[in-house]
Amino acid sequence: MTYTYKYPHPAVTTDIVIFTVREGALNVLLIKRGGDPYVGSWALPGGFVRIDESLDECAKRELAEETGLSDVYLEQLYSFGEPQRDPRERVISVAYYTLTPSENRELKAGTDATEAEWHPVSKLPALAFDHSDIIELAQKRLAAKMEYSTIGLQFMPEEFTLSQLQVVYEQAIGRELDKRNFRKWILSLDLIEETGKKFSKGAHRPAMLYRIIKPGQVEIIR
Amino acid sequence: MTYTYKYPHPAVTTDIVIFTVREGALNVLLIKRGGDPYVGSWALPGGFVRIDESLDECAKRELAEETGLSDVYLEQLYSFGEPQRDPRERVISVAYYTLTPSENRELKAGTDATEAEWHPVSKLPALAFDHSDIIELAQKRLAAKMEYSTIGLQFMPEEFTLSQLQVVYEQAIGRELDKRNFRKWILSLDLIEETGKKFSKGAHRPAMLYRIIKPGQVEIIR
DNA sequence: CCAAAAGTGTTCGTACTACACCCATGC
DNA sequence: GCATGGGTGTAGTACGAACACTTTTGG
Repeated sequence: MTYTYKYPHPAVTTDIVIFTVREGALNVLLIKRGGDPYVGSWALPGGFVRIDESLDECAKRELAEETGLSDVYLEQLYSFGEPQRDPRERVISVAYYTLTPSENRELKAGTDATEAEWHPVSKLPALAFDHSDIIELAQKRLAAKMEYSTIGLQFMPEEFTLSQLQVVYEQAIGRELDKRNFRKWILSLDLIEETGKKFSKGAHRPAMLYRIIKPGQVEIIR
Repeated sequence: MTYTYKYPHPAVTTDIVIFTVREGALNVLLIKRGGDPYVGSWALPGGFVRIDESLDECAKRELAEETGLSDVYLEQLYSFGEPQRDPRERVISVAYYTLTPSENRELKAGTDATEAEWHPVSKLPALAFDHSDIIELAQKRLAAKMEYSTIGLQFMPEEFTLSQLQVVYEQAIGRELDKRNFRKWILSLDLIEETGKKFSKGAHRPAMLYRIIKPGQVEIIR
């Protein structure tokens, strides 16, 4: 079965930058390519848009297929369309990005991926295609959005401490924050509340656990 | 000559939202469609991406072909890919937006356009495809960007008065501004300077003319 | 009792807001 | 001289930035 057109058509893919904060650093999920081109290179998860699915649906589907993630915050980032960005044929990629909590996320290799692994954005391996550019832009967008929206909460698990949340903010915006100012600010937004529980870890005062009041929402603040 | 692929490929277009402020209102440039589908409807300028040009190049080329505009600020907005958004075939559109000075812009109808006209965004006609959605999103993006970048200067001709600039800001962000505060703010940015000339119009004190110090640049402020 | 992270208030500066009157011109 | 838009300053407020010590726990 083949498909014929009067004019040349590009192929269209979605690629997804999946961020998490783990071991105190911002990480992205990469898969080791199992097929040509760039066999064995690290690349972003993603794949071709089916003829009857929307771009958002494609990104969601690829995300689920290649990593098992679903029901996450997903946002379109930018479209990349340099003519030679894929050696096979003209491929235009609509990039998305998403955030996920760091805790024990199960990584599974899908059909196109031989391996999936978290990589700190500070030391990425050589990447296939223009995926370095995509990650760089995603990181900028993330940093900007952390400053004026509640997107940062998407990184958090059900219950978390303010210190953990602060680390997430610091990693995502790439700058240290004052503890007292951060706590005053985040609490003044009325987006999180105490669970009443405490979290003990190590030889020091246990931390209060918080939860997100309206999970799944990303609001513009400021 | 035909082009055959193993899997179905979507067509890819760019569509361009061209903003200006004229007669004290934010306008977009629309063309009357000369071909199927939606013959006779108003639509955004744009067209198919050639197989060997980048998305940016395509947007620039279509802009020049259909309106004669070149050397303008042009920024990618979003990609629209609902499967049924074009009745002909699956078409994914990468939308761009741009700003142009209001003054006596020559409008020319190109190959695909029978007519090109400015329309106030406050009363748009029914539009082809999902172009209303595209304009709505562009307007939101523009308003947001006016607040934290110098994009607004892209609307201005070589020389302009502060009152004209204020009207542009008010129209683009959709809200009235205090004259004294606006002038203090815009002058504190050191982006514009007096030309020394004055502009007389009507029975009142003539206004000082200003020019942009570094034309063509869009900076992040705040 | 020591080490380690949790938790907590105040001061200062800056940047935005609100607001009303005189100026220069054409007719 | 009057109508019209151009041009100017000050006071109050709110928000972000800087900054150090006490508390609670485990070992």
